[in-house]
Amino acid sequence: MYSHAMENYIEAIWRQTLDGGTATTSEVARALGVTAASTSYMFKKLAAAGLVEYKEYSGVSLTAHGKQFAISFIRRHRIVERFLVQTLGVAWEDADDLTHEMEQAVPEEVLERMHAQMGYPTTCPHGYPIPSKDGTYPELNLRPVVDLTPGEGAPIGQVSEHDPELLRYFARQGLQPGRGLRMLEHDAVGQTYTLELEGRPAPLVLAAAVAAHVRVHA
Amino acid sequence: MYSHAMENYIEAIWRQTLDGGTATTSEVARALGVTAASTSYMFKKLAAAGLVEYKEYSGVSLTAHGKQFAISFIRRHRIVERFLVQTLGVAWEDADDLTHEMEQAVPEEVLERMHAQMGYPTTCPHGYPIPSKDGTYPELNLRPVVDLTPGEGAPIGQVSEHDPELLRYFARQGLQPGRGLRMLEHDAVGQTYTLELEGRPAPLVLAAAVAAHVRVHA
DNA sequence: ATCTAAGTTTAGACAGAGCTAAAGAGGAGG
DNA sequence: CCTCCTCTTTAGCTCTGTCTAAACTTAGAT
Repeated sequence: MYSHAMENYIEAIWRQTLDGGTATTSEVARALGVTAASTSYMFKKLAAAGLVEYKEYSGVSLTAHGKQFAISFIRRHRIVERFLVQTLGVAWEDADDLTHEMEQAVPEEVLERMHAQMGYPTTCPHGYPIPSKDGTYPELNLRPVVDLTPGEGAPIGQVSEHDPELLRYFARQGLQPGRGLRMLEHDAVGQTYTLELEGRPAPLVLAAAVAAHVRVHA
Repeated sequence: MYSHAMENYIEAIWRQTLDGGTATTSEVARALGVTAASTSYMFKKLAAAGLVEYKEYSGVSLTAHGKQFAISFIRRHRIVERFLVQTLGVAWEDADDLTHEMEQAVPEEVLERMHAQMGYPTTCPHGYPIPSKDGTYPELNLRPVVDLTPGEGAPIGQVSEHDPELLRYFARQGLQPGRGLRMLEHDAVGQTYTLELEGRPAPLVLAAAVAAHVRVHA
């Protein structure tokens, strides 16, 4: 029905329009490592297939149909990713890339068995929700860690998943979903947050730009 | 380096030349569900890549190089197949097809982790050997079940893997690698073998044509 | 020894997805 | 209001892997 190439574009568009806007040709091209010309060509194909709304020179947004399609392989991605980490012991920070290599090929039956084998987890290893089979995308009740007031604590809910460098750093610090966290202080001038992290002897000082990639349960 | 299409052709050729001959255009075409013309075109490409010896109108055989290449994804196939059955509980008779759908995409690292997670098994679920990483294809010491003399017993070693119908039948009868087997009698005229099968109350009567797909440990 | 049928190869076309180069839109700064 | 730079699109090409139709081999049957 739809080609692998189309899947990749839809996934990239989905990622880029999470916060509601449109995805531009050049952004998507960069994300996929192709030229803007190729992306423009594909935008037309996707529009013809009814997966995106396309207005020349101003980018694309997913139609309801396109969103369903995207969610179906976000689900696939996150189940496989979790399986690689949880069952096969793949390193947290490498999981996204490895998953991306193999995900399109995993048959539905195998996917469901992976999910079942893990006891139907509801999030990927980085804390992002696994959509349900019927296409529902569960909204998690999370808030930025930087919103914690000093003294306030909460378990880590989610960390940004696409930068292996950053993930490696988080892993080294023990900053992973599920761990308890407490805000100690916020240095507005120095742009750092000092946090108490479960299982870690000394407090953790996080640059504001890095802390922005961490969310805690509300 | 080599495309997925080329992999598929090499795999089909490998299967068809196990017993030493050459693979013909039409056999390979049928196995892959493409036309003879496409296969002929691909034979030339494979020959140019040094993977096969190609003589027009008389088929192809794998070069040493081609054999190495084939073995590398026979390994891949069998590890994934075993993983699907053993760890994910996929039905024995469906494993070959499902594996074929996803195998090309499984990254080396994931493959090795699957293998490790199962404790480095040496055969696929149908009893075929898993080649080692260095490209060695272990020859198992097996013989056709039909060579057993009456009264003689041996554990099942391997059953033909490519016919889901037949596999379903074997599974229903409990005829799977590892099970103990004893030859009771051979009816040459009726073309049947009567076997005692471990875990099965009554003896099993197997048509000669079917028994030909079963091998036991020597 | 020849004919014919089956199997094989060639020729030519097409679809998918990418590229480069060139042309066209749009917006920021003069 | 115009200009220029950046971004986007179009045009035209390439490479894979497939197809159909036609031509050619090979070998078995007469």
